[in-house]
Amino acid sequence: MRTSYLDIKTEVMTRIRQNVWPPGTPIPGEVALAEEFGCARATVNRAMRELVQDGVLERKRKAGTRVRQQPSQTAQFAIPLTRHEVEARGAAYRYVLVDKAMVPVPMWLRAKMEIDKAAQCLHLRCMHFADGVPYQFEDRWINLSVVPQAMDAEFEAVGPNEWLLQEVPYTKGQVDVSAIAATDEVAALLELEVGTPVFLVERTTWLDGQSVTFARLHFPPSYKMTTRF
Amino acid sequence: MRTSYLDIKTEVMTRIRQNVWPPGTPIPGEVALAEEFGCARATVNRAMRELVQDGVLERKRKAGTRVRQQPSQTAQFAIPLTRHEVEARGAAYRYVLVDKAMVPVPMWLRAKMEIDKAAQCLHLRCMHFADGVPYQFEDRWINLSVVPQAMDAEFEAVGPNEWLLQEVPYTKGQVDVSAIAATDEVAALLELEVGTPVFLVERTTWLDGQSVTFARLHFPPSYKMTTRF
DNA sequence: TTGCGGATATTGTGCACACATAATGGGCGA
DNA sequence: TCGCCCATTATGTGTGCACAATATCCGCAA
Repeated sequence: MRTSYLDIKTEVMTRIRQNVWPPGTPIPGEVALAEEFGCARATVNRAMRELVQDGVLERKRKAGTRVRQQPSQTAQFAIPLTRHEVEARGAAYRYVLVDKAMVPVPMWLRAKMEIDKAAQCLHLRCMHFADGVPYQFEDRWINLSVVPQAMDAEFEAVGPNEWLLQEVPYTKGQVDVSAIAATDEVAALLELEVGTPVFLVERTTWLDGQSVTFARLHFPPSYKMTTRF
Repeated sequence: MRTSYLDIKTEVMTRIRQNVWPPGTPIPGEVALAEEFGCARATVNRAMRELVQDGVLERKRKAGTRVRQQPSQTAQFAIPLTRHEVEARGAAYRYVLVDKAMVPVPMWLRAKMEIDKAAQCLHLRCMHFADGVPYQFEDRWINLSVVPQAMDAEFEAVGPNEWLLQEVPYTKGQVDVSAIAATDEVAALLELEVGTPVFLVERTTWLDGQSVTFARLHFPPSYKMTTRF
């Protein structure tokens, strides 16, 4: 069989792991590797490109390729639609709109979403249940100047998360996860004691420099966000 | 200029976003697209491969290429070395080994690490400080049958996380993040009230089917794990 | 010594071609 | 009618080539 880009990837990984090429080492150029492995440069190139993507190597034109100093420890978490997440557990999903209001944008949100005073936001509070047990409390603001059609949406049957995914594209965003103590409101909705730890996911999404929506997703302490690598 | 694979990626993304190709749609084959864009099939292929990697498309041999039903929402979080994380904030980093003991493996850990009763583990408890303020409490077990050299390590100056990264490769792992209430021990070490929310990162790493280490990283509630996408 | 600029090495990308691989769907036989 | 087999067709991958882009390095001049 001819040499595959996969063979090259594994061989390079092996050399790195066995400290033949310690972190920071410049590794041979594509031409040299192609010769060593007896394959075309394009094949080496593909292996190298993927290893960069995997966070193992760094490349610069002319400067060459090096082993990254600290193998970038990253974990890619899936952020599924709440409904799918619940249904995947074999639980019955229920969605309830708790509150919907058009409100002036509060101060702290203006900073987060980088919008001005005049902008109007739709403020939604929703609950997601799994087999009748509170699963997630969603506290969401939608920027009406970017998504005017949200004004006409009911959000009675379909949650804003699902609705937005279908309706509005986004170009970039930010996700923060943290642990907070349940406030009165959160505790009541999630049926917890006030002060109980709550897992909080905060997400802001943008479309071409304008913020589309900001959401706070609160989960009871049984919740775990998991990923394998 | 000739058509770049990037041009193709953006054009495909545009068509998907403008609902020319709604989710689930089979999109034209590589040959057809190459003809449309006036470029080689290899160029289309690269664009397609990257779009699969981006979670936008699904491909199967013979079956063709389709737009994914729900654009897989994922967020890639960096899990840096604690020391770097602290130093990146411009804070002074301090590490303290609280406790080190060779212990028989507790029941619950045997399940998590999938090791048997006979195996010995090194149990470490460590604190990481940022400018003298508790930043992270690290509760770690190291499988001595996989990493026997850990027995001789001091862990007085260098934390186990940093030590392991340099010493032992791993092939796969799992990360769970959640919110829990501070136990007596955790509260004392992080200088919090008992019951305060704590952000918990649990990580297990494996080397060729054997568990290397299991760690519980506890952060005070001010901590946020952040990522942009 | 310092600063500038161009030669040069290295990666980045595109193309045309060939063959491999897999799964679908239709034809054919029992 | 049902089930098996294989042709067809789409993607997967490798090769050899060409040219582009860019950072580095070295030499030369001020």
